[in-house]
Amino acid sequence: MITFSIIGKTRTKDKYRVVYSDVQRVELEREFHFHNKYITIRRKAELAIILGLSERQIKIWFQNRRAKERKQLKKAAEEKSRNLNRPNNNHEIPSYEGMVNQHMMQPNNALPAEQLLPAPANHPIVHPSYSENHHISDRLMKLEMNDDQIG
DNA sequence: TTGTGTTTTACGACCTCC
DNA sequence: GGAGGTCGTAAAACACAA
Repeated sequence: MITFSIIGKTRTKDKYRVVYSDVQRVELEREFHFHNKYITIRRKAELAIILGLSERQIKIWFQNRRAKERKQLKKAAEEKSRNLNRPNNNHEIPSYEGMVNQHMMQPNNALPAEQLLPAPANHPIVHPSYSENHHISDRLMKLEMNDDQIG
């Protein structure tokens, strides 16, 4: 295996960083928005199994996701203060990303139905079509099917 | 096609909490 | 002392204008 080092770090060249699949990303986003921005040890272990990632990857994803949110909030606050200083600008225009996020978070909008994992049953805005109880094995089966489709 | 800016994984340093 | 937090950053992946 080819390796290289950068200032004391050694990583494998063929895996400097992996790109997570849409299913993995959507499920992580769902967890972040619907449950908690701070994942529990138990849920981290579950997600790791469900998504085929390591617990470390889940942990780091949540760290990065919180960092992203802080960055977005900071940017939004800066823009808002800029707008306040501008005369005759009282209308808030929703950002494109905000609209996309809103769309994505609608239970049936994120991905085609066959790629979707079930939303948590206790989620307050869960769509009726998600009310069935799915088992982890079902999720794993769907993920495996998806992997087969990908490659 | 390519140059450039942005986003996404992954890590190290450092800090806090139990 | 270990686990997990933020912060800053590297580098791959991606988006997109020119």
